[in-house]
Amino acid sequence: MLSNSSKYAIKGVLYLALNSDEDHKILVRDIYKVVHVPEAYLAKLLQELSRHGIISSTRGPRGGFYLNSDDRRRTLMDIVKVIDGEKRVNSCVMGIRNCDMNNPCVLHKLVGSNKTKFIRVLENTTILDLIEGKQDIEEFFPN
Amino acid sequence: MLSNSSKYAIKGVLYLALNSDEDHKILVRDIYKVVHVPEAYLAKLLQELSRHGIISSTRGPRGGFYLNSDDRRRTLMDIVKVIDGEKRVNSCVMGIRNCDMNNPCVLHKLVGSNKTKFIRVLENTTILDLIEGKQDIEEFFPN
DNA sequence: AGATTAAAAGACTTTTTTATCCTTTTTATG
DNA sequence: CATAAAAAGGATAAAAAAGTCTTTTAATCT
Repeated sequence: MLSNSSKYAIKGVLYLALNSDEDHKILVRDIYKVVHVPEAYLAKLLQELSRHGIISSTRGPRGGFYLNSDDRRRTLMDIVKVIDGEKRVNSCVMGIRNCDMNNPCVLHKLVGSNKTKFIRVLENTTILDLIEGKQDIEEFFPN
Repeated sequence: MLSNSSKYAIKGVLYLALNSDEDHKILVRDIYKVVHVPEAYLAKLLQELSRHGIISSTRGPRGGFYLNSDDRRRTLMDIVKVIDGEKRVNSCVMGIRNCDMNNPCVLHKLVGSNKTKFIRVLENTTILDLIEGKQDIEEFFPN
């Protein structure tokens, strides 16, 4: 449903939401330990997000990754779509072709409504929503 | 959340539920096309389930896979646990160690209740529940 | 301008998942 | 008892996902 990569990416973005802005950019080197994601891999994921305009970055000295105010209004689904692709998220619980709400398989009826709700959460929750009232990264990533 | 293998296995078991009993056993050869799963792979999965006592099988002429009445009372979770292992299903949405209902990360609060419901469906739905009132495999696996 | 710093890009490796093939064992039945 | 049918098991291959490394490009600061 959600790949590890997507989870990693979300963690990274949440870190940026809590710690960065236009004139306080963040190096991958300073994130990866906190969110428990391999450095080079996290770099790749953030680059991918940046390339798709979900987060921001600049190169060179004093550069790094950061979120501007538009970035903060991105939803979790925006991230997931870039990392996992649209197909994966929308695919039938049972992986059945041509199975959707109109032509549902039996499992779909059982599990489908949960999945739909899950997707709706991803679509309706922005980064900003998530960090509201939080200032400690530990609240997101205990242990 | 659910591997392809688990989905395959569930499909196979549903086919058995609709078409087999103690004295009408089924060959993998006769299932795989209907449920759109590679023959040898489906065989492997059903063998695994049989080995764990989730479904039944006998070798030799007139042998094959089948469900007895106990098998029919198995839940979807029984299948998933054998194929994916317990860990995968119960792992935190965010893959965070030591994150659970008692010590939840922020994503957990958002998405966690959906996931919990999903797990509860898997745990509470038996094969028998699923096929109730159905007699056509196409209703499960359209297309 | 030159050196340095940091992301961007891409090639490469490893691991996991999915899938296939071939041999062995079991069992029903003629 | 021989034979054929079927699952069981083991070994291997292919594909996808996860992870690493190296080079290139861009920004900044002497």
